[in-house]
Amino acid sequence: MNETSGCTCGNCQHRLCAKRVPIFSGLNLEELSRVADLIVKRKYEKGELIIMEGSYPESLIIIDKGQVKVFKYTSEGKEQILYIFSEGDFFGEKNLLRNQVATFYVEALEATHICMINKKDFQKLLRNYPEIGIKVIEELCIRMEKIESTVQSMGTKSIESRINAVLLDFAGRYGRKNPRGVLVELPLSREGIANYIGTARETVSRKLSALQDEGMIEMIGNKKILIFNLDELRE
Amino acid sequence: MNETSGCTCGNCQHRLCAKRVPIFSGLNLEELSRVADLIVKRKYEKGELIIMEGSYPESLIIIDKGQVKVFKYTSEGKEQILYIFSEGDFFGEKNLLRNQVATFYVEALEATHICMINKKDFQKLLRNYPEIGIKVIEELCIRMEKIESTVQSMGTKSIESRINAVLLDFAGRYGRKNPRGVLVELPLSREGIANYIGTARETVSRKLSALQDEGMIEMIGNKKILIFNLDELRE
DNA sequence: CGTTCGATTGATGTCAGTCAACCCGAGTGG
DNA sequence: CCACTCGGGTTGACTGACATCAATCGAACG
Repeated sequence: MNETSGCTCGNCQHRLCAKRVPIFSGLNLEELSRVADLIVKRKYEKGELIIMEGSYPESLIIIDKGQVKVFKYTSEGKEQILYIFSEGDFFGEKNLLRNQVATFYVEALEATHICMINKKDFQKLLRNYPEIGIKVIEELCIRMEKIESTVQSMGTKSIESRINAVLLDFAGRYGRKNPRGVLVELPLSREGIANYIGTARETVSRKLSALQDEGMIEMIGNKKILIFNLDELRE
Repeated sequence: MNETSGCTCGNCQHRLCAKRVPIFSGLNLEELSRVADLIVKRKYEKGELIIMEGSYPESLIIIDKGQVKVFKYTSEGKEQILYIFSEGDFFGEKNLLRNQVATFYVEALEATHICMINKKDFQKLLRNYPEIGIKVIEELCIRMEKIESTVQSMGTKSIESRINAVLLDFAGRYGRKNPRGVLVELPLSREGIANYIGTARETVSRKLSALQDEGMIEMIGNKKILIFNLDELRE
C-alpha cells in the first residue's frame, strides 16, 4: 500500500502532502518523507460512514480534503453532533493508544479524502519524534477548548444564544469577508444545525427567520447566510 | 523552592510522590526523582480560586489531594461546571504550549494540595521523555471522552436522563459498594449539580425526590445518596 | 412537469424555569 | 438552654419557551 514515489491522491503536487498537516509541521523534509511512506489514502462519498461507534479503528485518520461530522446518538435516539472537522483535522486518536472501541460515528458531509496512519506506526512516530507528540497535545487542547465552549453554550437555556454561537463559529471557519458583511457557507442543513445545538429543526428555522427580520442576517438560499455585523451577534 | 531530600507536602512518605501521578507512571526511579525536583507544592482552602479565567498560568497543575471544580460562566451569567477533578488529575495544559490565557475558572471544593510544574520545565520533560507526552495524550483523550458524553447528555432534553448520567458518573468515581447498593458521597451541592447539568437547583431537588419515590435511590442527609441498582438507572 | 426533500409557518401541549413560601440543621449568642 | 439567624434544601403555583404535529411551500433534479 505504501507509495515509494509520487502521490496518488490526485491532489498533491508531490508525495509530501503530509506537510500540510499541522501535527507534522515540525518535521524536516526527510522525516516528512518517512511519514509519507506510512500513509494510506482513501476517499469517501457524501453520506458515507468513516467510523462507526463500536468498531475498532486501526488508524489515525487525517482529513486531506472535505468535511466530516462527528456524532453520537442521545439516549432519546437523536443525533448529537460533536464536531465538524475539515482539512488538516485528525481523529481516531482515542483508539490509538489503548485498544478501544470508537465512541462515536464519523460521516462525510461531502466528497472527502483522508490519510490513514496505522496505529502501530503512529506510536513509533510518537516515540521517535517527541515534537509530534507535542503537536498532537496542542491540537487536542484546541479541540478541548472548542468542545468546552460547546458545553458552555449548551448550558445556556436560550436557544437564541446557542444559534448565535454556532453562527459565529461557522463564520470564523467558513466565512468570507464581503462588502456587506461576512458570507458564511453553512456546512450543515437546518436539521444538522439543530442536532449540533441540541434543538429541533423547526426552532432553527424560526430563530433564523427572526434574526433576518431583526436585520442581523440575510439568508441566501438554504446554504448561505450573510452576517452583517459579527459583533452585534456576539451581543 | 526545589527540595533536595524528603517531601514537604506532609502526605508522602518520600520525595517521589510524583509516582502516584498517572502521567509520570512510565518513569523509573531516577527519572521520577528528577521530575520531583521540578515540583513546587501548594495548598488551597475550600472555596479558594486556583485559576481565574483571563489569567496567564505559568504551570501545569496536578492534584495531589482534594477536589476542584472547573467552570465557566454562560452568556446568561450562570456558572457552568465542566469537570470535577480529584487526586491524580491535572490541568493548565492549555496554557503550557502556546502562551494562552486561561479559558476557565478552577476552584477548590475542599482543602486541596497541588503540585505545580513550571511551563518551561514541563516542555523540556516532554522533549526528553516521549513517554510522558504519550501519557498526556492518553489522559487528554480520556477527558475528551468524558466531556463528549457530557455534550451528548446535554443534547438530550430530558433533565431526568442528565441527572441519571451524573449520578452514574459520581457513582463510578466516588461510590463505595455496600450490601444495599452503592453509596455515593456527592462532591457538589444541589446547586452545584444543577450547574453541572445546566438546570435549576429546584429541578434537581424535584428529580431526586422523584427518584427516591420510585425506589431507585435513598437520600442520606444532603451529601450522600444510596443507589440501589446502577443498571436500573442506566435504563 | 412531477417528484422529492428540505425549509417554513401555524396551532397546541408540556416540561422545566421562576418566584415564593417554608423546612431543617448548624452555628451563634444571650 | 433556648431563641435567632443563616444557608441549603424542598415544595407548590404559575408561566413561558420550545417540542411536537401537521400543513404548505419551494427549490433541485430527473
